Amino acid sequence: MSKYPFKEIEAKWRRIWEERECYKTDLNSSKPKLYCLVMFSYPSAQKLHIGHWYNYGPTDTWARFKRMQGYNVFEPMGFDAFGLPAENYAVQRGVHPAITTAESVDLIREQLKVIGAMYDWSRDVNTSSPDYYKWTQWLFLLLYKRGLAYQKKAPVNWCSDCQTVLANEQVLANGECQRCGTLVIKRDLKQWFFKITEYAEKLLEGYDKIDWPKKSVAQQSNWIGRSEGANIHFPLVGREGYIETFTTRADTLFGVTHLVLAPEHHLALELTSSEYIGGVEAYIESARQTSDIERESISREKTGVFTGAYVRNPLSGEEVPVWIADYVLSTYGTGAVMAVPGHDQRDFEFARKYRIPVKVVIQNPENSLEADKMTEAFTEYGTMVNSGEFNTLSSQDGIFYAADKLKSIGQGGPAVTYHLRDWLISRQRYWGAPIPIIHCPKCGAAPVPENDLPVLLPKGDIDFKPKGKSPLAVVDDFINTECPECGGPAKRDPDTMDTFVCSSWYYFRYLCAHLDDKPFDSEVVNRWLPVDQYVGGADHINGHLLYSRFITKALFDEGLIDFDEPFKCLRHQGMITNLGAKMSKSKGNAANPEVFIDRYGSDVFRLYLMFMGDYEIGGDWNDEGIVGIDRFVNRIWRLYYDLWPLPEGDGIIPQELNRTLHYTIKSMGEDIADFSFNTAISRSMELINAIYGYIGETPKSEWNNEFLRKCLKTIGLIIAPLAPHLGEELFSITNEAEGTVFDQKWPEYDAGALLRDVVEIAIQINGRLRGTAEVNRNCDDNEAFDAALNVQNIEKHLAGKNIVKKIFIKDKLLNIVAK
RNA sequence: GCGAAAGUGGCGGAAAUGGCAUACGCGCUGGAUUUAGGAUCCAGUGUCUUAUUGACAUGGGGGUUCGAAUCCCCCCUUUCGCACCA
Repeated sequence: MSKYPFKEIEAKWRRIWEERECYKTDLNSSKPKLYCLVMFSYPSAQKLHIGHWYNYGPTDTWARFKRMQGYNVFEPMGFDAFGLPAENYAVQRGVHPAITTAESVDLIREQLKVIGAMYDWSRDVNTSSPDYYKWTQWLFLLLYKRGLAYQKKAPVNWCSDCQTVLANEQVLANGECQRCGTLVIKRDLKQWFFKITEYAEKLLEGYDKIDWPKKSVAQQSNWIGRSEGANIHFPLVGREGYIETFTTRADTLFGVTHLVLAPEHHLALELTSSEYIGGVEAYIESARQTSDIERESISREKTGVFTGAYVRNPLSGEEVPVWIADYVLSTYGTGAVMAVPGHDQRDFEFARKYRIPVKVVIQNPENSLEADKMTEAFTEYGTMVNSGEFNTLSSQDGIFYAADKLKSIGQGGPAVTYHLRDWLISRQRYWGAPIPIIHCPKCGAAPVPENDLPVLLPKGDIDFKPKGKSPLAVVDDFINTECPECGGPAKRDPDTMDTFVCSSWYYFRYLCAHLDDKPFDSEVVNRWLPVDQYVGGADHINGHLLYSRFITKALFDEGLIDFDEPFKCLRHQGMITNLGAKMSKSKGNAANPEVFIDRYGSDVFRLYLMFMGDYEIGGDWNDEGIVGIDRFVNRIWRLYYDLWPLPEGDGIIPQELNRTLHYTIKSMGEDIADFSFNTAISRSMELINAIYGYIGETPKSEWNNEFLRKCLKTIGLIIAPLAPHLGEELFSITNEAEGTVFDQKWPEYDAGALLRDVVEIAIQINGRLRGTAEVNRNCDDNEAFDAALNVQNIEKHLAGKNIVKKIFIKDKLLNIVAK
């Protein structure tokens, strides 16, 4: 009895793959290209966890399968080495992040190799290396040049524990910091932004060109949040100027009874009359102190203050008061809303609380509304009333006509607004790519000339711990420099870039990892991009995946590339939980891959992850099931160990086993291509079971050795993408040919072999299964009916009944309807 | 609150287009082999039943159909997004 010696065999093949450079991709090969990408790893923690394995192992299986189908597959890997996770880890250990990151990268590279994936290590990238971040800075300058990078003072998410600003995506739904759980507050800082909002429309249009999960597209397009409506100007009473509002319901304009500004609105203080100034100032200050999550909590009662100012309704001419309330967001639309309490629930609540009148201007056709008796706003469409020339129009028409009218009188007009905000990229942190901008007292912000890149992150003895401002601000050698325009003394921007900037273009760099005079070669990336298959977590939809699309579109508009979507086809791996809960180091419930790899090997671990269930759903980790995969691998191994080499000699081809063989080739190919790894493995188990069945029940002297030899050779090929080390070993046992199994062709199946001469069909009476019958393939309904009558149970069920009709599905079923 | 997806044995899960529900694996039961344990092999394993029989079973209830896990309606549960976006 021989156990599969996975330790020696797996180590042996990894060594050979490396020695023979099996996975070094020739980017100029004439074979069809296939770029298979997984989201690269953060070297923040020291160890790969099950989530990494689950992302990387099965994707590699898919890539290997594609290689066997004749594609020139490029499967790179690298390290997203800058950023908060890496820096926090360094802070925690009290060691310089450059050191901890280098250590982690080396460690993780070794662990990644254990997966046995086809990573082309000759092209890995590390975003924290100057060779890389030089080009991240170049990218910043490109956006700056195109007017897509700008600086503004803005209220930002501030974590008082991490002492840094956070992007919206780094704030959890409950208002806590993603990293440390501290409640995030608002603070005004001068920050760099990328103008992603300028690409909102193009980002929405691009979905036509890409094959992404429907859900992800929906989620991302909701995040972009296109909203059609109108901008409406309300002239100020008693002074120059107007307040601009955005609304989707211009049809309700005659129902406006007040205006509400966000506390951060630029006119908030300016237009407040002196008798109200104290209250308004206090209100604005308290709004500033309130966290976003509290402000945006829907259950919170609305508050606000009157400013003493009035504006005039551009259509009705009515004067209405201007209020300030923190339920209005400064970052959406124009930061001011026209309040229509009769037809907007939020305005209704606000009006009732502060005794502001409610007006009905949209009549409910089913149930006539009276302002005094309303208990909630009527927000549906209806017929316009009390609206001057617009009376009797439907809401839908009114929205259009009112906007049109406003445009013609120069008081606004149709407008589109997006939920998407500009991308805040400044970080008051050390471990990131320095922003290549020099601030000169005379010339203002000046870009660092491209020749001077990279702006190196100073090393040496730097206090990189977070202190509320950028650690670089106090590094004299770094911060003090000359203005590139006037030559006078100037200071560098002390902030570093959000790591999402680094990761927004890494898939370009893989293709030109060693190029030192430009970030990438247009000819090469035009040939290799977009990525054919991208696999990574669904949690990146509104972050990394959106940013990457934006950056790609900006590079396209610059004329550097001829495609404007980076990822043609996208899949998300599901999540592996433990006892139903998300695995995390802090909870201490993370299953450790190493234990299982040590005990069963890399292939078994990978197979088990794939076998657990639907790849895109994931599942709950269970230690027990893995033994089944271990048995399976050993059953394969024993088959070779016991049978090979098979003596000469052939005979009758066992039809049923031959059918199973071809069916297995067919369905495994389809399943792997479709990421249905669990069923692919099931099919391979069925084949192994069938072979054991054949050799068990056929006397050895009658074995068709030629056929068995073919079976064993085929198994080596079809198991190879799923269990690469094992596949390689089996191939080397049964084939004299040199070289790797992954340069072999995926076997063809014989469609003729799939057909049985005699098929078993289901016999139903009135839709219920009452038996089965064997008939010749392709037989007609009469023949099937005759066969059915010979089945005892059928006869019994038909006794005393008249046959009304027969439904016959060829080679599948006969349903006899009888009364 | 809004939106989306999903509910199948003791467990993980299979079942293009509606057409033999529970493939494959775990676990469990029995047997073979073994000094024993382990490993391996064989058989069985949805529920009830009068047990080689028959009935009932895909979250619950209705419906369409010769036929429904699959399609339609209502309800329940779970998960995931979004959440004062004007």
